[in-house]
Amino acid sequence: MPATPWLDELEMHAWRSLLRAHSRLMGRLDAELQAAQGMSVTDYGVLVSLSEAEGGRLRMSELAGQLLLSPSGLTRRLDGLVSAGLVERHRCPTDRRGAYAVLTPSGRSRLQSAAPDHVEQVRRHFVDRLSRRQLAALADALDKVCTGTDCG
Amino acid sequence: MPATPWLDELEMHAWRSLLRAHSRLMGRLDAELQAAQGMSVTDYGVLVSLSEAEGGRLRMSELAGQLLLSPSGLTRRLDGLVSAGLVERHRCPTDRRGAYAVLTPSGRSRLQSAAPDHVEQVRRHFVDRLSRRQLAALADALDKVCTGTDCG
DNA sequence: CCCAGACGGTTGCGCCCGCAACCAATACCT
DNA sequence: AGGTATTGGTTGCGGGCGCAACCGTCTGGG
Repeated sequence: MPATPWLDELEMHAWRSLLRAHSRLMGRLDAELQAAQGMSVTDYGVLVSLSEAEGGRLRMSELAGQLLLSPSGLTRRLDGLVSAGLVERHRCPTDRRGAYAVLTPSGRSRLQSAAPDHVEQVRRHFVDRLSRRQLAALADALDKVCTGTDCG
Repeated sequence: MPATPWLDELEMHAWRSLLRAHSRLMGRLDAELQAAQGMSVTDYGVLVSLSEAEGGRLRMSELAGQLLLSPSGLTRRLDGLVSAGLVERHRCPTDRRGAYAVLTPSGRSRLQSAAPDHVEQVRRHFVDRLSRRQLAALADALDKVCTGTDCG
């Protein structure tokens, strides 16, 4: 260990701001979406990923990857959505191990009713507080943080 | 609801990058600090906050605030650190409801042994991937996200 | 002085999530 | 073809965390 230098003021500030911003944002978004729509942000994310996919269906592993969720986490999450009738599981015909998560019509309409609320919340707490330039800088910096190890 | 416009490419990118970066960072830091020091990032945070405080001691509520943790979350977390001998609870003499979390000598040395690892990990995964200018821009943008509601 | 209300911290409970182990099915290798 | 390794997904388990309810203590109004 070649004596890694301590973090200076700026570095520490950036790091702590990231932690704090994430914590606040997620807390608020979760609470508000729960209040307005009775849905968690993660559940919302599942519906969004499916709705963006070809045919409203995605393999479990693919979906887990997009949602930054472990396989087991996704399994449980889908259980809830399935029992709520928003998503169905379909066995993959060409590989009988695999399963598709499929958005139901009910799930799609549920998403359409929740989306405006969520978008408004993201705008209010995040997007609208920053200039276009800042958004671009933020995205650029945060992407750099991910590249190089395994991100896609 | 005055028809909030959908997020465009840039806005969506920034938002998703934030979620992804945080997820990756926390995952890696937690795993690496656990492997190297057998300590969670949250526990590390407790020790840091205490070590930075006057006399190595802080009121529970103050500590919870700094760590972005609920009161109950902090209570449990402290239980672990207390039983590991790294922190002690002291009743506040002037207000017998209150309690101080106090860093023990053992806790301080534990922190000193863990700090280089943690700092190195934060450097490797975050700080060293960004220029000074990017760090400043990041901190500035993320702080704007927090101001206005209740942040300090 | 006493009681209602606020406050600091802890406990009961339930949710979410990741890891390791597991099962079924497929791919590879000879 | 046959046995082994690998893959896709699910389950057992445990940890972390927040919310609501609670307890002891302090405070303010009558």
